[in-house]
Amino acid sequence: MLSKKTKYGLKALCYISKVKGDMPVQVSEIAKNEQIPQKFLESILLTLRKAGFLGSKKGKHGGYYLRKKPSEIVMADVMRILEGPIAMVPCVSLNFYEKCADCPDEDKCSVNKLMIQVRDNTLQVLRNNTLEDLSCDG
Amino acid sequence: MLSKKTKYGLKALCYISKVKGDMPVQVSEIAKNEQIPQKFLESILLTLRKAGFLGSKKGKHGGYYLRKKPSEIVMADVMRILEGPIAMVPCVSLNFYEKCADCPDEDKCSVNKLMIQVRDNTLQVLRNNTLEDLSCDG
DNA sequence: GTAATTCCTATTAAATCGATAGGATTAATA
DNA sequence: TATTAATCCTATCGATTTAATAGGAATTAC
Repeated sequence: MLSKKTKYGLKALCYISKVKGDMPVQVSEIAKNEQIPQKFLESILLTLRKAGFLGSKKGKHGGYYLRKKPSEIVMADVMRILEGPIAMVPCVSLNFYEKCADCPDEDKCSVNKLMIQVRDNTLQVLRNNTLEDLSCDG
Repeated sequence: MLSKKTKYGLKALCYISKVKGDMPVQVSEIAKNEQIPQKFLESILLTLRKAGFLGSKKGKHGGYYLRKKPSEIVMADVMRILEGPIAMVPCVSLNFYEKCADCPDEDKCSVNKLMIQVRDNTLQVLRNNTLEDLSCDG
């Protein structure tokens, strides 16, 4: 299941991408329009800023803005930051690999083989979709 | 993340499928060989039995056996029983559909569109893989 | 009738998730 | 310079889910 954190994060990125003008977008505005708890959204945007997707301006008339072009914001990267590993088991994760404690030999593990296929297919989608592709303006 | 329940369940199905002979396979044997807590495994196999994948025999020399040929046990079906919805959001789930409370119009939802693609690609893998394909004997 | 097994329900412990609280820091502007 | 408005940061809380355990009832082989 996609966490609300990720869902909210994606919606917020969309929202910011479709706002016209040079002014940064305020958390309160996004929260209101997308029906997201404001404090929760604050922490999510902070995460996205630290990951380099967003820039911010503090103080009055502050807010958030995209740091890259929408076409350069790849869904796989966003998902990894917000949701964590894309793979369903750590032993097939490219970026968060961990050996399974209960599995003596990965090459002989049936679950491993299946989950590699799932991972590859999911990755293909998430790598081919950028923020631009999400058609945020309906 | 794949739950341990699902992981254990898949491993158990594999184990049962590779056992030779007519005797049903006992939970204790699977638990020991696959390093799964026995009581936990009991409940998982019970679930798989109720879903029609396994049959059981009670009492002494009892145990579990496959109710279908491995080639007929489709991963998508097993996953739905053990893990729940395959889709990452309820609003794109084929078997567990639910409308999002916070989303006025699904057709205009950017997350929805992305997750439909992910679902379709994941489903393709899980529908094309049966227990037979898992090559359970390493 | 005894031992061995599945079956069933309830409970617990730990982890995760979603959200909230409270203020520190920074910047615009009157 | 004081005020206001925004991000930034850390901590915590409550609810839910997950993983595992407990204890025994029902059933069957011998």
